[in-house]
Amino acid sequence: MKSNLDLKARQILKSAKLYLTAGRMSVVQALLKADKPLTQEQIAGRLGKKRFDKVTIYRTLKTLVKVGLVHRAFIEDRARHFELAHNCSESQCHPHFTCTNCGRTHCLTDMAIPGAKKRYKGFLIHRQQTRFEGLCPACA
Amino acid sequence: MKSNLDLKARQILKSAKLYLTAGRMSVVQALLKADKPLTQEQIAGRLGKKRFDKVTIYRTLKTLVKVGLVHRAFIEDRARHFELAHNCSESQCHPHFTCTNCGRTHCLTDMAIPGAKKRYKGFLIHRQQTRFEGLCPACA
DNA sequence: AGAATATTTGCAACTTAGTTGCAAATTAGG
DNA sequence: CCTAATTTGCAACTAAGTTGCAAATATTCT
Ligand SMILES: [Zn+2]
Ligand SMILES: [Zn+2]
Ligand SMILES: [Zn+2]
Ligand SMILES: [Zn+2]
Repeated sequence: MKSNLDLKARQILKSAKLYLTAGRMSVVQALLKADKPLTQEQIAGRLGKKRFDKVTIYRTLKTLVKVGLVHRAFIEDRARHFELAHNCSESQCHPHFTCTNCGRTHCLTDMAIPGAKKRYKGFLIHRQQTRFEGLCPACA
Repeated sequence: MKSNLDLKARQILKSAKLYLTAGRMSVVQALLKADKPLTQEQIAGRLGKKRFDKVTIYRTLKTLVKVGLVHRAFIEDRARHFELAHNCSESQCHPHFTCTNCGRTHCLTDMAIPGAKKRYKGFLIHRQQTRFEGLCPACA
């Protein structure tokens, strides 16, 4: 019996014509379940009994970013954070909020940000990302 | 004969009541001259004959960030990038543009971005940063 | 289903970015 | 110029991410 999560992950990988492997399935499922951007280490920690080498996870993430299924979130932290792109519009990711007190980061998935112009002084703008700092509800 | 740059750097450090040291002067001057965010390594490479340990540069940057003179820019790159905060408003940095073709990053110092609300679902927003991806004038 | 081909995986070793502790050197202030 | 406070350089270290390569697995073709 395949779970809904399993089917979704399968579909996501197939949609990008990627080899369907156990490692990729697990990484995508971890990202599907997450409500915020995760690092390699966090993903590894959410794989249950399944274990994959960190190299595999890094390479999977790189592949998923390349085909546009995953976006990198910019967070005040040494490690890179990744999340599925399904909440993002073509030209803009949802914004992220990092609390300067507790350090936690939240996705403001339904906050509307006015998009910038597509052209600005010779620059051709394809994507836009916004980051907030301040106090989260728990710390305010 | 003290240069204008020297005076500016001196003034910046004094304004924050920081010890005026050769290392800090050099770092601030490098940032003053730069037209884009720099990494520790780039700063070190722009110090001329003067040499300071990378630890000193990292610590100087950390100090300058803490007192608000320097901001960290979020760039698709493994290393942290820093720039002087003098072009930023209280609540918002100028946006940065990274070219997906050549990889270079530019400051869009005079591009106006509409500021987000100060409050959103319990979040208290203090600062906002925007990042663009696309093609720079040279690559478009 | 089985063979041929293309792609991915794990391992070990490595690189790069950034941090820590501590003694010596430098700075500010009187 | 003396003293106390702060910063610096060094060496050693941690953490994040990358590389090459042989073995394993996935897809395609018959
Ligand atoms: Zn996104
Ligand atoms: Zn908080
Ligand atoms: Zn998010
Ligand atoms: Zn800038």
